[in-house]
Amino acid sequence: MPKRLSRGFFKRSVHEVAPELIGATLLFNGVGGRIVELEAYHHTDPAAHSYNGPTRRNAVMFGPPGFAYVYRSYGIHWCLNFVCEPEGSASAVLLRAIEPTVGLPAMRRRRGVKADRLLCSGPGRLCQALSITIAEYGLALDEPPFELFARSGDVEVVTGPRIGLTKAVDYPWRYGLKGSPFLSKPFKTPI
DNA sequence: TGCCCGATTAACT
DNA sequence: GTTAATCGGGCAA
Repeated sequence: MPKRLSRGFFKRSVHEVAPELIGATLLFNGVGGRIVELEAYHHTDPAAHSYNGPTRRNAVMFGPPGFAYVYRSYGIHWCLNFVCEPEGSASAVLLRAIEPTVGLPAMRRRRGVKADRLLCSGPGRLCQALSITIAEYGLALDEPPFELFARSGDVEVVTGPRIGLTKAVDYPWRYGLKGSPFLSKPFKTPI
């Protein structure tokens, strides 16, 4: 039986939490799968929403770790983050892709795509597949409707530059499961 | 108040 | 390869 993750799991640096979450299982209302891609954001990071201090949108990032930060991206999509570190440090990991394993019919219906590879391969797609919106803003990650389970076996984690940024583009703060076909984009392979 | 731009996606040429 | 969809934050005036 996999170990359930409590909110204390997030009371550490994003760079400790992110690699440990690769291969973990996320369920929302019993639908979801295995986390294969994440990005880290930190309050000293010019690309982070928390960089310029608290606003109504990012307020939960300045609170205790282990809660959901949801925001609207490009006016269209929802994106889900897990708040990390001791309270007030305003850092979080962005869920970028999961491998869908539980509740595939519901995810296919919500996404309306033919290929299962496209169900959750991207931050906006993932939220559409799990039906996560601003209504989930600030919810605890260790209480229903969220469920988080630690990974069972060993995994190979790869890192690289984050996607879609114009600031701090060279920070290698993107974490992924090596070789997963469910990544939003492939990681650059070493020469 | 007005304007620009973004942690994106899908549908184009 | 390019572009439209669409809205909240940040900053200038």
